Amino acid sequence: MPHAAAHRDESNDTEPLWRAPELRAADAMGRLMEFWGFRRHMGRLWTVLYLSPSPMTVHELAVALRLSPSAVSLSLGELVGWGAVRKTWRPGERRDYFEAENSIWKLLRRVYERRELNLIRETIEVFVEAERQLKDARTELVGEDRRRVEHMRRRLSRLTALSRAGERLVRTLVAGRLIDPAELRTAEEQEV
Amino acid sequence: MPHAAAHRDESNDTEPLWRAPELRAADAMGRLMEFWGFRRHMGRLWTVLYLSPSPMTVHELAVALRLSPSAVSLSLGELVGWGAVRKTWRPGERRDYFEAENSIWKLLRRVYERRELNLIRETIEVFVEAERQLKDARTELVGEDRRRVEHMRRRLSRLTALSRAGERLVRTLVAGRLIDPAELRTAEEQEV
DNA sequence: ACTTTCCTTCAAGAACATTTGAACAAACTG
DNA sequence: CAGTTTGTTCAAATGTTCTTGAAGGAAAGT
Repeated sequence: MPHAAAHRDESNDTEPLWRAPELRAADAMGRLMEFWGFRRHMGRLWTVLYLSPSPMTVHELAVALRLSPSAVSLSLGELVGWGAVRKTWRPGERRDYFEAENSIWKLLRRVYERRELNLIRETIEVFVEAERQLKDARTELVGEDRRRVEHMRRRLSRLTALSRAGERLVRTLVAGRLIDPAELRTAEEQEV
Repeated sequence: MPHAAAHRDESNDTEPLWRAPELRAADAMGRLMEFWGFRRHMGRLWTVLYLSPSPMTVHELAVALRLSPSAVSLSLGELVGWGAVRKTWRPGERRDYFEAENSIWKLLRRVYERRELNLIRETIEVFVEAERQLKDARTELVGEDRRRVEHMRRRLSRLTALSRAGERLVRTLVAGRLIDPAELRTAEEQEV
C-alpha cells in the first residue's frame, strides 16, 4: 500500500470541533508574537501546545496549523532555544513530543533579559562612542560649528541618559519589582 | 549650465566633522526603532532632527543620511503622523522645514496608546470569541473530547486574564503611575 | 544488516517589503 | 504666465525573508 501515510491523513479530515477556535486563538497570539519581533509561527505553535492537554508531535502540529513539517521543525527549534517549548518522550515511543512552557511570566522575563536588555546595552554603547567622537571633534572647531557640535553632544547625552533609564526599568521588570515610569520622564528633563 | 544642482551637491562633499558620529547614533536608534516595529529610517531621521539645533529640509536630511528624497519624504510623513516630527516654516522661505518632537516620553506614551493598546484589545477580543466557540462545542461532546475541550477553555481563559493584566499594565504606564509586574505573575496563577 | 519512521537541514522558488527614479503637484519668482 | 524649486506619489526593480519539497540522518524495530 504505497500511500498509507497519506491516506491516514486524508481519511482524518473530519476536523475536531475545537480546531476552529484553536486556530483563531493561535493566529491572534501569532500576530502578537510577530509584533514582538518573533516569527509568527512561533506564537502559533506555542499556543497550540499551551492549549493542548498533552504533548504533541511535529506531525500533529503540522496538521493543526496546516504547515509543512519542516516549517514546524524550524520554528519549534527556535522555541526550544528560548525555553518556550520542551522536548519530551513517551516511554515506549520513539518519536519526539513537545510541550509548552506554561509560565508566561517566566518566558517574558527570559526574553527581556536575553534580548531587549542586550539591545539597549548595545545602543547605549554606540551613543557613548558617538558622544566621545563629538567631544574630539569639538576641540578642532570654532564659532558656529563648535556651538553646533556642543548642542549635538548635549542632546546625545540626553539620549544616553534616557536609554540608561530604560535599561534600569527593564531590569526592574525582570526582577519583578515595582516600576516607576516617572524615571523615564525625568531622565530627559535633567540638564547635562 | 545643465548640472548646476548636481554640481552644488558634489562640490559640498567635504563632510562636516560631526557627520560620522551623527550617523552612528542615528543608525543605532534606527535599529532600536526597527526592533520596535517601525521603519528603520524613521528612527534615523528622527535622530538627525533631534540632534540638529535647527529644523531641516528634506534635501538636507537626504544628504545627511544618504537617502533619496523620496525615501526621506515617505518616512518623514509617517513620523509626522505619529507626532514625532513637526513641519515648520521660515518666514520668507517657501520650502518646508522639519523639526523633532523633543519629548520622548510624550512619544512613547502616544505609541503605546495608539498601537500597543489596540493590539492587545484586539487580541483579547479574539481570545474571548474563541472561548465562546469552545463553550458551544462543549455541549455537543462527551467523554474524552469533552474533557479535552474543557481543558482548552481553562487555558484560554488564563490567556485572556493575562492579556487583560497586560492591558492594565500598559494603561498604567501611559498614565505614568507605578507599575507592579507582580500582577502579571499572579494573573496566570489564579484558577478559573 | 535492512527497513521504516520520524525529524532536521538545505537550496530553490515564492511572497513580501524597501528603495528608487520619474512623473506629478504645489508654491513661489521673475 | 512661464519657469524653478521643492515635496509627494507611484510603479518598477531590487533585496530580503518565508515556505516548501527533497535529501540526509538518527533511532527503533524486523
